[in-house]
Amino acid sequence: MTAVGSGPAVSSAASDWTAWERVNGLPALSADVLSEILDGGQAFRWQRIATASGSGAGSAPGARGPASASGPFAADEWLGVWGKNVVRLRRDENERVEWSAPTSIAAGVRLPLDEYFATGRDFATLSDTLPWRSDPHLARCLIAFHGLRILRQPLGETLLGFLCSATKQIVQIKQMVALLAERHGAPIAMATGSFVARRDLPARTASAVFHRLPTWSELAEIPEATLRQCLLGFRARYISETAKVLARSPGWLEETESLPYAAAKERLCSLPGVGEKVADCVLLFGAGRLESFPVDVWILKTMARRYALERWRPAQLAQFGRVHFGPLAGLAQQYLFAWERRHGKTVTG
DNA sequence: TGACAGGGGGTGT
DNA sequence: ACACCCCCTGTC
Repeated sequence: MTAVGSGPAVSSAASDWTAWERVNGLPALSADVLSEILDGGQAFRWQRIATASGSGAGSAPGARGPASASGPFAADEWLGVWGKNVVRLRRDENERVEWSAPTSIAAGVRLPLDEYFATGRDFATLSDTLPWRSDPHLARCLIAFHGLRILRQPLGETLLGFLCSATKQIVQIKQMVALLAERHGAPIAMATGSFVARRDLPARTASAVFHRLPTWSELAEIPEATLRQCLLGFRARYISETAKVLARSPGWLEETESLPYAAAKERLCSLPGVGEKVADCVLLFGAGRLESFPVDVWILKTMARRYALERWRPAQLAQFGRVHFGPLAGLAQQYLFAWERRHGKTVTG
């Protein structure tokens, strides 16, 4: 197994990474909103990375030794992996998003990047169709998180991520997913980088191997007990059994993705470990179905507190959400969710 | 600095 | 309603 940060630094050349280039189709984004998009519970493979001081494009690596060991986090520099793609992101002086990728894979990243960020979708216009004119709370959410958007991730790995999510917070889900990739996913690319492996560890400049997540066929071959060692707990059984179902049904996910929302959701719910909440998250973040309205405990709290819907059951709230927020209920949900993450902790319920 | 509860973005029975 | 798992976080 190839361990991140181990072994000699094969190359410390800045040319490991392509020059920074703007992501066309993304609007100006505050650091907060970019953070909410990347690390707000839609995806689980983005991490803040530290930058070496004072260097330009493609420059994070280069400093030898411990120079960056205690370096500060760059407020909005991120490292992310999805599918076979590895990308760094940052914001320019105009708050526009720029990307850089390992040179070995950069040519293949451009199109997936557009799809992942759904750059063809104008979320400002979509957000404006939400019923904010008659909903003061939603209105202030739209202002506070202007630019928020829904990602379009690969369906299979979205499913895997949300099978890990039961009664877990984002940090813990990210840890499980990172272990699954590191231990069971094929290597994608190698590059030097200044990054943090974990929040509580200092940033290190090192040669790193990036791994994709294991495919469902690959997961089906891994004993449940081995999966469990990725800190999955009781979720290991869900993943193992779902993998067996998917491995013996080629095209199952693709067919599901092509179905109308209700039918797709019903199919997903037939998988072990997938209930309504997980199915809705998978369809929202992994299939672009903006009508999906996942009801979790945060939304339960939000609806109780901001909409005076105390003691409503999840199914009732799902119905309310579809009626009140309309065909983009999932987008509204993401705004509400972002608001509650920012303000909910300090307010007693 | 280290140990110790308590609780966690859900599903299945 | 409660078990399933066990890591993270806050607190002493």
